[in-house]
Amino acid sequence: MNTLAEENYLKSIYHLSLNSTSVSTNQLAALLNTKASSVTDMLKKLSEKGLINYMPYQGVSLTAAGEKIAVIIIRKHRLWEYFLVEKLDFKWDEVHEMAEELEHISSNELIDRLDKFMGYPKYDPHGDPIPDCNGLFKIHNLKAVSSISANEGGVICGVRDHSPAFLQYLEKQELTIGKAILIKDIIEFDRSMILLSEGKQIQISREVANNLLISV
Amino acid sequence: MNTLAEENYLKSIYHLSLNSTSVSTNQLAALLNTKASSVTDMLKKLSEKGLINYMPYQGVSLTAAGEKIAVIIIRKHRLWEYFLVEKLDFKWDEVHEMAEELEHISSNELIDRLDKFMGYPKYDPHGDPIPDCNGLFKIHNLKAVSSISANEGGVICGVRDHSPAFLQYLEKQELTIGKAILIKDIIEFDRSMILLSEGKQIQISREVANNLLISV
DNA sequence: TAATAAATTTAGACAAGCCTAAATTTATTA
DNA sequence: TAATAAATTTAGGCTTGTCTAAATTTATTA
Repeated sequence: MNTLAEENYLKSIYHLSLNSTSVSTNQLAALLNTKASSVTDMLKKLSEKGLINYMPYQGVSLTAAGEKIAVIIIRKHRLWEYFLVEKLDFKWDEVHEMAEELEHISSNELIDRLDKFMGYPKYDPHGDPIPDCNGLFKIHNLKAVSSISANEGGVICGVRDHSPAFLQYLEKQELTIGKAILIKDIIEFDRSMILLSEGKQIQISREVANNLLISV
Repeated sequence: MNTLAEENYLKSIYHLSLNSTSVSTNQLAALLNTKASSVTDMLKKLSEKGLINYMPYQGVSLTAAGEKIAVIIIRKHRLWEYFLVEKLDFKWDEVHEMAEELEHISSNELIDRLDKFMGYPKYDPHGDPIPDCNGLFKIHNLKAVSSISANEGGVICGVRDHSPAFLQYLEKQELTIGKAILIKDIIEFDRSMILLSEGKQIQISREVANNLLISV
């Protein structure tokens, strides 16, 4: 099996790959809170193991084998988050750190049974899709609230920023997964938005609108 | 916090301390599948951290601080085993390795909520007592079946050997936790025993009787 | 109790994964 | 396109936890 550090690198490469075909050393260093030179060391190792495509100075991408491992880790992370929120009553802003540890528990049988125990959930508490036991999942096509126009609306289905601070703010504003919203108005000055949700008006900044995702 | 290796040493010292006041370097090396010299290195480290009492050549014991940590790890181990068996339908011989990983998940809040979720169980699937959130638990006074006489009996409440092979054997013989048994006869030749359990006669070897624990 | 055996510790190495500092490659800009 | 800046890699080192081999201490036994 792979070490904890290797798994975290694969996971990070996977996440960064969603925004660009190739991932740079510095991007990884920033995300993993480490130094570029440490990243280079690990990239060589992962490359030798056949888990990434790596050409010095040219960035990296996952091989099929590497992606498979990354997706399993993400499956574990999201299923544990679901468990913590739905079964142990944690709040959605409290579970990330615990899931970061739990995602490295090696047994796949364990995670498959956990999945069954919870009724095969499709989305985690932040709206992110949970890969099935074969690593398959649909990336549903969400839009940032900031990208839609006045008098349009949709249902909140995800967040771009997963930080506790942002999640706590949304919780307080009752802008949580599943809530329907409508854009009432967009303030020209700072492009902040007035939303209507469950009959209440809520004003959110451009920053918040950028990080709140809806299906339209 | 402590490293994974440190936690495993503390846990091992705790378990070995149940049979003798002082634990030797070689005992630890055997249990931890490592070399005596590696054990010595770690004992110095744990001693400096104030978690063990260590005098070179004289063996070790846990300090109050060390025991506290060890008991929390055992609490985690047993609660996760209970979860795996009661909620995820694993068999009692399948859960040890998974629990060995899960016991190192750091959050105490998580384990306390898991405890609550399961209704504060008192014993794990092998009959071992689960320490409460303060580390308290009763060591119930069990006897090996081999230590009792013909026409005496009791209820199966634990095992001394936790190996899958032994547990699978007991499962097949239906000699599981909670079953009442009575000693019908003891064969003088090899001191094997004829048990009566739920109307059925079962013959077990001395070896098995030594590792099967009952409350009388 | 002296000699031997067993247990334990010390010394010196090694791999993983990280670091800093220096060198190299690629990108940018005058 | 030459010079500079940014990104990346290389070189050499550190810590943790392990190892083997040698030295030391404790236990056993003749």
